[in-house]
Amino acid sequence: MPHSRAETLKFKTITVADLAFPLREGGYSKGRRTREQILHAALVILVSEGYIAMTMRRIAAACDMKLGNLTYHFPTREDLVRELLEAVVTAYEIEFDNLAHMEGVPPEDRLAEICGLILEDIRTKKTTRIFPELWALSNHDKFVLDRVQELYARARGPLLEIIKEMRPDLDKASIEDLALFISSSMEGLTIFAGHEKPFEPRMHVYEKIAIQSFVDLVRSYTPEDE
Amino acid sequence: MPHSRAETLKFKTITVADLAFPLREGGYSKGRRTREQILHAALVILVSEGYIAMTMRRIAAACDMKLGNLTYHFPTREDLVRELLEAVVTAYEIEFDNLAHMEGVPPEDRLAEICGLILEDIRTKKTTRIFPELWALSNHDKFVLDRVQELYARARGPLLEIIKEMRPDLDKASIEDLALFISSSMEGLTIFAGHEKPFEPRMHVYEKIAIQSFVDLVRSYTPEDE
Amino acid sequence: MPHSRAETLKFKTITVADLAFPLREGGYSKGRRTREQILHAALVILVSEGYIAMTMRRIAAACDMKLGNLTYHFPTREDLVRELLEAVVTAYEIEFDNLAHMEGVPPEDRLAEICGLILEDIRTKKTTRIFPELWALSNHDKFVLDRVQELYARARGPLLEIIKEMRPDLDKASIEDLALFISSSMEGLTIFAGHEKPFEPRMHVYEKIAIQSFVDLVRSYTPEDE
Amino acid sequence: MPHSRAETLKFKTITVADLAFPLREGGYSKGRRTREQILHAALVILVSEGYIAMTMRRIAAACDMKLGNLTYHFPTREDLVRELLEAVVTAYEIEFDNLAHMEGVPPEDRLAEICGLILEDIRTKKTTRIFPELWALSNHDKFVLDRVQELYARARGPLLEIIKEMRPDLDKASIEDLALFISSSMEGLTIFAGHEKPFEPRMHVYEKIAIQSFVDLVRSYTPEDE
DNA sequence: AATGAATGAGCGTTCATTCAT
DNA sequence: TATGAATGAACGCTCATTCAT
Repeated sequence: MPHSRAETLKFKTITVADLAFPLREGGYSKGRRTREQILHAALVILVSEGYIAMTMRRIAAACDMKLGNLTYHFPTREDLVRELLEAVVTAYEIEFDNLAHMEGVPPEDRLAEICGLILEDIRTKKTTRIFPELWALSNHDKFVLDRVQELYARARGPLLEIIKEMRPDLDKASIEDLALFISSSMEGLTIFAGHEKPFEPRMHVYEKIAIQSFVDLVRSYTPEDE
Repeated sequence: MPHSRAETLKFKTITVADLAFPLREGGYSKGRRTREQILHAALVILVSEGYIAMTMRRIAAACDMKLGNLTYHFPTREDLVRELLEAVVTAYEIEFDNLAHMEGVPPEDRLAEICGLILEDIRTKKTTRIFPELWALSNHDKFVLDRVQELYARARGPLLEIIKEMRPDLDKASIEDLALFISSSMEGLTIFAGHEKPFEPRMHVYEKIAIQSFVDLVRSYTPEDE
Repeated sequence: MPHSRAETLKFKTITVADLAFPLREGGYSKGRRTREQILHAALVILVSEGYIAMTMRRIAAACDMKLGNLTYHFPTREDLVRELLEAVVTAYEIEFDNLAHMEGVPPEDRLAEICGLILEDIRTKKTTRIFPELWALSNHDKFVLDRVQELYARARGPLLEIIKEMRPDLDKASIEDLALFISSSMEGLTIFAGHEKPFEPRMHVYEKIAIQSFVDLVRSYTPEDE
Repeated sequence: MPHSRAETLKFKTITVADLAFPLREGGYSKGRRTREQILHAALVILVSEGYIAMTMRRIAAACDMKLGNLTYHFPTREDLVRELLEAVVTAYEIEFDNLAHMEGVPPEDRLAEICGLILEDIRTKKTTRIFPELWALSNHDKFVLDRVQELYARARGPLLEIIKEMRPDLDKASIEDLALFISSSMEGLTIFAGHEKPFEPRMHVYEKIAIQSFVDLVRSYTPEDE
């Protein structure tokens, strides 16, 4: 029964404009709306101006709100950052979980489909801008590191299934090695062919290359004895 | 006569502890040594604590120097950052240019060798820490973007030659596509298998996977009509 | 008819855990209980952390109550502080009024008894902590100054009687001078031998010294012509 | 050789307008003058408006100086407060050490003289205002407590000598008990007869009472067996 | 009677920068 | 070259207070 966790998750969260919020009981109160507005404003600043520019004052100003009120909803900056990270990452998780539920389609095609969707996402402004910030942050913040790696683990889920289907002979470790390599290989394209990056116009070529390369790799991979 | 630019570069710079400085005429004055000391201290902070922590004050303190003196050598923070970036990037360029001057070795072996060296570098603390910062910065700073992409272009130099040797039938654009994909694919591993990253212990496996995958890719690639 | 004011006072207030509240007609409503809870929480913070730490937020938190509700009961901080001061001071007044109603006991013994009780009180945490705050506040707040001096005036009441009994020859001003000196002399011990002060262990000695000294003083005092 | 420590101290400090500063080698630099100006302004605010009002911004404003410059000289508020406390307390210590070097004067007269000087000081605005703040602070700040008690210990020095001279038969502990009682007895007058306190006009009477009382006490005191 | 939401002022602190010495 | 001194802007945060619900 795959994806059950994902579906559970979906039913427990609400996604609003690129952010996923835990769906608490009780009506859609004013406070909740304000919190979401704040997190959304923070996200917009993060994407458009970067993490350094994402100050409490700037977020408050973007919400047309006084600083004091912002700290009423998020007592410390860390609270806000953590909650934003959670909402951003959860939104990606939901997005990934929605991928590739294609029954009766050959695994190669599903692999191609999934890679296409991921590379499409990488080319969006939001993804191109946010992930490098997360990578940089995760170098000095264990919380961010863990949460981001958890996201990627989730994103590798569909890949694992496809690879297992293509190569039932492989042991679990090798399947995971392949999935990680494939996933990481695509992530690398963020820097070169992401939004407004110099090689963005050739992303369609890299997509072809990637898919061909990944299919061949999975088909032909023979792990060495360790 | 390949590498001539690199060799020119080498003769025009001096590399000191991970940084490359333009070798100006005139003696090794005290001022120059101080500047290098400052940039080195900045680099250490950048690596160990991140870009945000790399403030003028902290750099000055690390140099056991007063803030006023630091601003004498680097009037603005931007001067310092730009010069640091230049020195860091140039040092990487020199490093890359020193790669793969193996005459009489089959191109597949040279490709394997070069990938091995790059992935080894990715696993170093310095590279794992610096590049995500550069990627994040380059999203909001054209200067950084250009300089980093220039670095990568240089790093792709040896790949281009090898691919051309393996596939003389391919047009230039396709060769460049392949080189970029291969290079970017390895960069992606920074986040997963770089220094102190969760999959660092399996880097040797990804290295094998990468090399096998890249060789196959170059061997078999057929560009589509665009 | 001495003490009449005090006894009147006693019947008009209710003392709850170190605080005295005016006993208004009408039932013991919820609102009244809440106000007392608030003042008590404020007192606890005042004693344990000092006046500066006694913020509205902290008091509300100590009452497990929201800030909004606290300001419902005490619209401004000054209201709360004044009322707390009143309750604290009145409780002391009631305590003092209960002192020394010893009929048929020699005045010297009553003086000794009263000084013993006062110095015992000075050694309590509450008194050691509160009074220096009141003294500091009274330097810049006339209301506090007046209320505290009123308290001390009341506390001198029993002393005045005893001194008058011991020295019926003295004029009123001299009796008051002596009472004030004796009272103030004991107050000074707060700083040296109060709760957790360095000379607290020797308070019993100072008590002996004080009593001996005060008895001798009252016995022998001859006012100068002014 | 009594007072040697005091005299050493005097030669190592410089007293400027109620504050004593350690006399560092080197000229009277601008920075030193600025620091003294800051501490002096802080003292004035402390005296006139109280500890709570003594904020960094207000001090800076009183110096006609920008906040940033204040934090250049005193990086944290605690630095400033500690240094102010030190300067204030040291100035009092120097003042006390200058007391009562009367050779060939009967000890009773010296006791009277010393008490007169102390009570005179207590009536000054500065002393009346500062000490209650210190007492309140010392309830929650060990550093302040220790420093203030150290000051009082120094202030008791002359008393100890006089008492010893008057009562060579007493053991050291009893002498110290008497000195502490006498000192604390006078401190208590701060609240009643200090600057602008309601009984300030009668301070001269309390002085007479105090002296008579203290002389009698020292003359007649017989410690109990403990 | 109590809570939620928001404001405005102020807090101590950090920052890059300027400039006189 | 280097330090000392000062500025102005911004930072995250706390505070008492107000007011609608």
